[in-house]
Amino acid sequence: MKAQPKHVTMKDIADKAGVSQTTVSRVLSNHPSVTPQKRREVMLWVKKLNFQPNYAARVLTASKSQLIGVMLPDLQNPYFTEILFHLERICAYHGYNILVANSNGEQQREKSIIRALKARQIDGLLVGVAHPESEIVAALREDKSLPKVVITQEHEGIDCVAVSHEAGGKLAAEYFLDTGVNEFVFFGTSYDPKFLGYNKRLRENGVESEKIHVIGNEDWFFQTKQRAYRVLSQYLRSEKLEGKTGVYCVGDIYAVGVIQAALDLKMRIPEDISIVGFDNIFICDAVTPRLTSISQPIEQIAESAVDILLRQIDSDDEAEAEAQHVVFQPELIRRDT
Amino acid sequence: MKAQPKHVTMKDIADKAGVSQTTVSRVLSNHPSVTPQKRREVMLWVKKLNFQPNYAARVLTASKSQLIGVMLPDLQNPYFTEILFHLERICAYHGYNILVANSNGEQQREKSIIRALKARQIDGLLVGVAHPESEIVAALREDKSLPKVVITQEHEGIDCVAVSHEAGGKLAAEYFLDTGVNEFVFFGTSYDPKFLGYNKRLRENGVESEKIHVIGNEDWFFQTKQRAYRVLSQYLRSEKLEGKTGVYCVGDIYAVGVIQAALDLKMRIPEDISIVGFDNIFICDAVTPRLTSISQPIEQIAESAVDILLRQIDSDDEAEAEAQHVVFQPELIRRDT
DNA sequence: CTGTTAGCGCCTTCAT
DNA sequence: ATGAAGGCGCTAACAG
Repeated sequence: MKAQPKHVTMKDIADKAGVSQTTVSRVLSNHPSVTPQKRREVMLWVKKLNFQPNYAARVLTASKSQLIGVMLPDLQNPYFTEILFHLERICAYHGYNILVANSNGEQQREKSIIRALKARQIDGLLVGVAHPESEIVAALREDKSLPKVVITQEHEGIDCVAVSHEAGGKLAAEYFLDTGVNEFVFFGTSYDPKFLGYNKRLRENGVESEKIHVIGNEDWFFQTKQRAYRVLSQYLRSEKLEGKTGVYCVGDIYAVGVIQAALDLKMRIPEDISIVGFDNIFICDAVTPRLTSISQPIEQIAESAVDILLRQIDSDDEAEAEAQHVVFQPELIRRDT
Repeated sequence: MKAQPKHVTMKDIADKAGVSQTTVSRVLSNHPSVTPQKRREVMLWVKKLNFQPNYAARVLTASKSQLIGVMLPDLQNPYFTEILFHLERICAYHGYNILVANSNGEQQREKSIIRALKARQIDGLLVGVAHPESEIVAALREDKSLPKVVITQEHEGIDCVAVSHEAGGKLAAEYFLDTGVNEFVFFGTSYDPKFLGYNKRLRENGVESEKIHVIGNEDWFFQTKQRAYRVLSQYLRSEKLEGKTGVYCVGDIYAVGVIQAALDLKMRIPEDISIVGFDNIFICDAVTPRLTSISQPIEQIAESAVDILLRQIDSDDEAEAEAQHVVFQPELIRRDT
């Protein structure tokens, strides 16, 4: 049994090719000043020995890792995995690899993940923040040395790209108002901008606050839709709601649970109960009845986020520019609920 | 404007604490022989300067990166993202970060991804192979220096963990046989073990081969379900199938497209057409009618895969042990289709 | 155009 | 128990 195959290094191929290790380095980084002659010789051995540069070493000297950290709050939610899909694709296109971590919405984990990613020398970070008031945002804001972009939510003083949650809320409100809803339920937390816009528009249109209900709390996030199902069916059974009720949800997956709950309660959709989701993920038209939802231009968000991040990475830090906010306008995709 | 904050190094804290850098290293790696006195002093500065070890350097010397590469064929398929969710969770638990890449089912990409990941000094690789006969598998098999586990498919001579696709095919066949299906469609490719088991069991039960149809080709993989929808509606319209037809699909997402196609064609489910998916992902009971599917113990697969991988990593390579195959038995989850 | 010389930040003998 | 020295593989001046 021969010893460990060991990693082939530049020195090895330098020896074989009869040149200095520096020359090898030059060839590999496409430095112009190298004789075509030697260049060929070097490449020959590179192929022959199947040389692969050791990134760890490269990172150490160049202090540039070509690594981007991606921290998401809920890898079980298709919304985030759709984003992840695009982020990976775009980063790969630009020659970056991604380190992905799931914070699971826990602030403690968010912190430790960021520590770890920084230790890995990531060139930049893409973060999907969980809670609107997560203190991780403050920490990131202070950390001038790390290029970063927050996706999916807007936060002061930090670059971010997202859809306007507030505008989304308004769309939901208008939809319900248009379709004769009488009781307005929001499935989420009361401090969520998705609710704020909703509530505002509703109140502007004379809806009394007793008709606006928020059912939800932190627990809901990152729970399967089973939970949404349970919470809602219980709610619908216990409360006495008059007339047509509208349920607007923070995310499509929860809305799916709501649909099932309504169906099981023998309510007619959308005659008795109207449902609006958020994100407009593929599941919307996989379910029956097809879910009406507020769309987010996921691909554009991903593109824009990577774009801004790379710009930050390439700039000479010093900039200290204004935080950049890219906000897309959501759209209501009317389906059958 | 002060200069770059620069990365705090062990040397920095060594200076501050008045000890050698070696001692700092010892403290951080919990080496026993260090005076509690000095240890405390060092830790003090570690906190104070918010020191974070530079992984690149650590990797360079220790040639151990605590990085695991995860290459998946289709990040748009919830099946793979569910696996990813678990893989991330388990790896994180063991102190590993993951580098994820989407091969998109393209062999060319598979190769370049693996090159890149190896250059990053990953300690191990978890691969979801796309095509059963991908040549990447052969390449991996030869590469003794990289610990690796193939998930989701079985391959000779290489560690892997998966559900038995063939057994799954048999379950589908039996289900159709039980429920009076007369025409047996498989939505996938004919060399897929998922089909092989299906076909075998069908033939064993006297089904004539003219009654067994394979519709599909490579194109299907990694296409949205819209494609499945189109292909199937066209097929159902053009072919004249007698009696109840059963459609068994390689994956649940395609099955969802099939359901919609059937519905749009005014076929009754499951009276006229019966549908069976594969993977049993969450979407199965989100759709109406709820999709009957063949389950894969995703979480167990992930656990088992990481487990085996870590074992490989920790072993002294020399082993050269038999390839280890962990094969779970699938189960038919009967729902409404 | 090419080779030599220093490190990058950390870990690991080897002395002390 | 501690420190000094060497090296991991590569890049980046600096000389020729």
